[in-house]
Amino acid sequence: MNHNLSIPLRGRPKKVDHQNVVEIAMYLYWAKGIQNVSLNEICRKANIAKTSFYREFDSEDKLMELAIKMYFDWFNCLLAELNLEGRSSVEVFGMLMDMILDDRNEDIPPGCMLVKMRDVRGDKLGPKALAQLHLCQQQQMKMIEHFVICGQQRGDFTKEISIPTAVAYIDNQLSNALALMAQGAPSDRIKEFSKIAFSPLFLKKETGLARGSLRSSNLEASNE
Amino acid sequence: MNHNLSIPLRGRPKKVDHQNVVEIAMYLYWAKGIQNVSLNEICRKANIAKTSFYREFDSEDKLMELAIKMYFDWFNCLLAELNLEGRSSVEVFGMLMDMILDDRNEDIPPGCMLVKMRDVRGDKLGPKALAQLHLCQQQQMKMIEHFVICGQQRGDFTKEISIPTAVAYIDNQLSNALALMAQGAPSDRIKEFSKIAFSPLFLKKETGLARGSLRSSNLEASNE
DNA sequence: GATATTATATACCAGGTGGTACTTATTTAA
DNA sequence: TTAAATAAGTACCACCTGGTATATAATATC
Repeated sequence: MNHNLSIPLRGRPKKVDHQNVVEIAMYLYWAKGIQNVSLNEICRKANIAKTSFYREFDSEDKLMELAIKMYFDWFNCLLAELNLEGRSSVEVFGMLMDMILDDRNEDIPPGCMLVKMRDVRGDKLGPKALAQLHLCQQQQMKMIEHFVICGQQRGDFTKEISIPTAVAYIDNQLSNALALMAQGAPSDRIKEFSKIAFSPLFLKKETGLARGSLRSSNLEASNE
Repeated sequence: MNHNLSIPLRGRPKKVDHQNVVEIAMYLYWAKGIQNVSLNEICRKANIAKTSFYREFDSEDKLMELAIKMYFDWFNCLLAELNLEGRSSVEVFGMLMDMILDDRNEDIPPGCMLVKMRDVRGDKLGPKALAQLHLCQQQQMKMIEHFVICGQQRGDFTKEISIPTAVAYIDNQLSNALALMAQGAPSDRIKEFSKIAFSPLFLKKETGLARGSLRSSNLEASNE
């Protein structure tokens, strides 16, 4: 039960459950947005005194860092369960979308904690939270890159778009979908949007090159 | 100079410049996000006492409403100057994108004030601000709908997607672009994204139907 | 029991928020 | 000159924030 592996041999036994506090913080940050949650509120919800908090964690920044990490670990667990390896690009990103939109019981707040943090002004997050956030985002991009490269090698993902652009585009569209979800948009609508947004990326194996071509780009406005 | 048209015949002449205060509020809300601007800060920047503010405006909510309205009026002025009427869909949405990304001097904060407000938690905005925000968003959707319908009639906009879906999709992608911009993404990158995201919507006049077809939808994942 | 050790709880800090009495300054009309 | 009207300025309210000094409660060892 005790988080501290260095068991104190004497002294008053501690009440605060380290992991539990991080978890409570994570859910609050996730549900309300990190900037709308105060440390006082977390302590209230976790039923501990603020002094006890500061004994266990050295700052609010540290708590945010841990909460972000816990969220990201949870997300990666879900991801691993999907068994995306070896599937077609359409399947991979379709299943990703479904996971994001469907696989949620009532305990889980809508949207993505990391996405919600993207628009948070820098001065609200401490250096540790900021660093952890960037680390998670980089890992996420790498994951997407992996599937893009696999798709190109399999031949069901367009090569008309450079890999960095495709990766960033997918990342952005997934973020966008999650932001929509957090705003309360119905998931069928979000899926419709994703179908349209992802359609230029995938190739049908049969035809081979007809679809997903952006050669003669369509959005060619006045000045470019 | 005086905003009040009902000129007070006697009494101390007022110092507060109604329009100026709204303008200052608008810029602050726009630049920092409405939830990161306090009434105290606005009064400080406008160089008026809080009591003077409350004499002129009846609440912070009211000020927000006026600031949102001022922003939206400004935006519509820019829009009108573009002379979009009669142009092709590619031109219309390309020029819209360019306006959003390019036509900004240093005085204008990045991103869109309305878009930034979409992710603001409801309890931070008063009823008046909320109502004004919804009104602006509805008008924006109507504007987009107009161009979609024109495009379909001209034949350069896909009919494979229902009008409400297309309108909502475009609105969402424009919002997305503006959010990216507010995050500091370079505009070339945002334009690349928009090209991809909008490519399924436009038809080339020559071919007539090859492009923009979503008949055999590409994102067909496991369960649907 | 005394003491060292550890954790908790109370009360507080300075600084911020939206909002408001109350006093003071400046004007016109009587 | 006096009175009425209007606005500005000062000081305050209760409540919130992140963070802390200090007293107290609970444990193990001596």
